[in-house]
Amino acid sequence: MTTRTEETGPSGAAYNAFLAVCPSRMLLDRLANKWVVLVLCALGGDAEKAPDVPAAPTALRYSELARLLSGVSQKMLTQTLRSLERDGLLTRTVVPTVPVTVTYELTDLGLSLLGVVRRLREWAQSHMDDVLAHREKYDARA
Amino acid sequence: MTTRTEETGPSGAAYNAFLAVCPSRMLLDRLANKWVVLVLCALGGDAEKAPDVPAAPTALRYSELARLLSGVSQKMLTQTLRSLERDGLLTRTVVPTVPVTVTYELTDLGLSLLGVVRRLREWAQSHMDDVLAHREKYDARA
DNA sequence: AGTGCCTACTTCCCAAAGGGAAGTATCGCG
DNA sequence: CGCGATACTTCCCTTTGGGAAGTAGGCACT
Repeated sequence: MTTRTEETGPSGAAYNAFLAVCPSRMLLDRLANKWVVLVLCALGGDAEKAPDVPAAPTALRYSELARLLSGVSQKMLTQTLRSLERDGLLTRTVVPTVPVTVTYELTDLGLSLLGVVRRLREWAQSHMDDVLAHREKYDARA
Repeated sequence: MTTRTEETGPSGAAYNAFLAVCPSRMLLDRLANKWVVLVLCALGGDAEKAPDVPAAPTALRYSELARLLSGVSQKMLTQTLRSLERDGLLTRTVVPTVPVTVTYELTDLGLSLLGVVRRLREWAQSHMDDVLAHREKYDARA
């Protein structure tokens, strides 16, 4: 039974990520990504903060992002930032300083997604011990 | 297997997914994945439901999952289910029916993650139009 | 004038992951 | 004894991701 009353048109809420052909499936594939989550969290101010200080969104330079997201290659960082800019989740601003600097900042759309991905990262961190315990049991049994 | 060090602190919030070496980084990489999100949502009852019916978690068979997640290969489905089982997010139950059937069901841990990834899928679907609009503007400019 | 340095990319190359299709194992039935 | 059904598993090839090196462009120093 097909639950869509209308095709995946631009105005309806008929998008369904379970369908391979739906645009939201491709969007989900983009967003459900390690670097996307970390870039958004970094621009959300989640990195390098004191435990008691609530995270506040902040603009960051390319080099700052590269430093915060340890292990990211320049290629992937650029690629991730470009796709997020294209999708309207962040803005890219070139500042004509001495050596040119570029800053990235979340848009309102990006901020609304931040609320979601932030929880994903927090979940991973707060449930890490549970997961590790399960893995040990699983690996011991097998 | 032996990596439960005190440096990351099993009880504290010392895990930090921004660090490449932190276990939670690897966990985030696993969870921030198209198929993980869709499997969890499917087992959460989000697929093929009428719009007014609230989603309720449900056990699903392998073949049911394969049908709901259109486009998934058997290989990736099996791989995703195995890793989620290993991490304690779902249970795998072999039912010795005529041809053997296997059912998958979310654990409490999986249910707590469902609350997060469900919002990710919902975000992708509900903001699809915004994203598409931004893409058109971006592509027209470039 | 030229050399070097800084930031922010871009390109090249290779290894790893993902996808498609076909093969395997097990069981009961006719 | 072969058939069909379910749930994988394996093989092979394409795509993606990562590491390292190269590019652009402007200023500063000698």
